[in-house]
Amino acid sequence: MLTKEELKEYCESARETYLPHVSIDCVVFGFHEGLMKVLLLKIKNDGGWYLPGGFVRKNEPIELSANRILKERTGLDEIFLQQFHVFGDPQRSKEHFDMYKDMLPPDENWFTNRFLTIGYYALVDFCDVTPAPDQFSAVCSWCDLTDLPELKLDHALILKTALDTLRLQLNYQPIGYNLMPKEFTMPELQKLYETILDKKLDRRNFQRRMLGFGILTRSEKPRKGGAHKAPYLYSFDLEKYKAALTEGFRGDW
Amino acid sequence: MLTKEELKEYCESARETYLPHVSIDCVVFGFHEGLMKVLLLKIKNDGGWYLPGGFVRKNEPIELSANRILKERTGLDEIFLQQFHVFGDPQRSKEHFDMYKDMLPPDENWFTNRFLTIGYYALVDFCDVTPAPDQFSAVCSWCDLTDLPELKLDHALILKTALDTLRLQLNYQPIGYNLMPKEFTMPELQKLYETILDKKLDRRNFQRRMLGFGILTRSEKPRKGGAHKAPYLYSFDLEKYKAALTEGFRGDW
DNA sequence: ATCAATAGTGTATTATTGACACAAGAGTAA
DNA sequence: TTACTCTTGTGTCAATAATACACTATTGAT
Repeated sequence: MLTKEELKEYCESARETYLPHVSIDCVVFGFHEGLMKVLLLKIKNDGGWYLPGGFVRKNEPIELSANRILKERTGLDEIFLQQFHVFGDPQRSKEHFDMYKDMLPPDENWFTNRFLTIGYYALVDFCDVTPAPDQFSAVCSWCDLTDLPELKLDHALILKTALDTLRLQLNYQPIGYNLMPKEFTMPELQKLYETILDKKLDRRNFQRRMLGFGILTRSEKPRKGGAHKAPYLYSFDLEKYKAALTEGFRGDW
Repeated sequence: MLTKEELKEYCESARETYLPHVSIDCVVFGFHEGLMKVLLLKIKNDGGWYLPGGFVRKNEPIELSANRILKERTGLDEIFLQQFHVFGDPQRSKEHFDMYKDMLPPDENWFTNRFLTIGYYALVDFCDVTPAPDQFSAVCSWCDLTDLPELKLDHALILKTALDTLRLQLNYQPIGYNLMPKEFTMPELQKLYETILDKKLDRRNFQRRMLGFGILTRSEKPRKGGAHKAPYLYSFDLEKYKAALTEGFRGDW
């Protein structure tokens, strides 16, 4: 929650800079140590958790807005970002509405406006990210998908919708390039799928199917150093991966 | 294209009624005599073709906006409507920009604003629709998907994106309830799929697969009257159809 | 009665999926 | 050094689903 001074200053600059009534919220998925992670912000003072979000500059393509917002939060450029839904319930920001309505008159008060929010989700390599709070946040950090704090506004809905979309996408598109390090083992990739889907998969069938997609390259050398049998390292064949992204796996019918 | 008086009047009421910077465009698919149809509007004077669209009232959920807009154009209520993408290029309305910019000063001129447009697509029973032009249109009519006029703004892109989405959806959801009359024959349904996909399908395999989905009920009586062997009539089992919509056909992985 | 057009139905072949078991490598502890 | 444990790599068989394909039945038109 902002102080009155912060609010006033922010509202003035926001009105000049951004399109009114439109926001962007990002669901940033990462994967680390076998757990699915989501990037969340904790706002100063009010203590609530939110998805990272922001606004669209008056003359900025919305894809760039989403990228800009995420770059500020993660340090990452050229993230895999996918628009998935617009949330347009007039009451969706009611909490903010009530929180700020007495601090500034309505026509100066950015936060008592109605906002449609465009949901984007991103898949990123956990290790590449340096979570950075924005000016209103005390904390920006990864949270386990299985152990989420309560989210403010409709952000729980946005997160759930993103996850559903991701799971659906698993059925007709390759996934993993953006979530895995450059090189990885088949069991590690399988773990990613199992985590997203929240279910166990058969090792052998997973490998057969995944290799069948023809988007993986097996490196000469297996991974060294770990205990147990050394697994092979794989990497995505970026050209074929992108082709698969465009065409999809199941050209059914 | 509007006259100056029309423009002025419209802009004043629009500013009071609607959220600025946000519009909705609808791609309404119908199916008739073996052809895929799309509902288009031809604007008075400028002669350009557009998708039916409109704006979001200041306190209206966007799903209702889309429904309202379509009801005005088609007479239909409770249409199957699906949000599929937001188009947010700042230059996407440049044609309108240029067309109207000299007629009113920018701060009064609704149409020189930037608009993000939310794309919805609808599937409707061709026969239920009574195309009705809006106040700016000379014509509202069905056009063959295979023989479209040139569309203004980015409406060709919006249409193509809708079609791609529809084709993708065919792979994991039932389709047809909203496009077919209550009762239909298997060859008619097949024709719908062939038209959407723009490819021939095998009669026997189509039927087996479609029946396998378990969402069709075969009526006792075959269709009478036509030449040739009388085909059976089918209808969708609405309950199972809706369940399939929610769960999807391929719970893969 | 024959023909032309369309609808209904089944089967054999092939490809894909799912279930399952054993062998190989690498560290660990005796 | 050897046996043990853990994990990875790989193959096969059975069930299921997808494909290709051909004949019979019904109806109106001649």
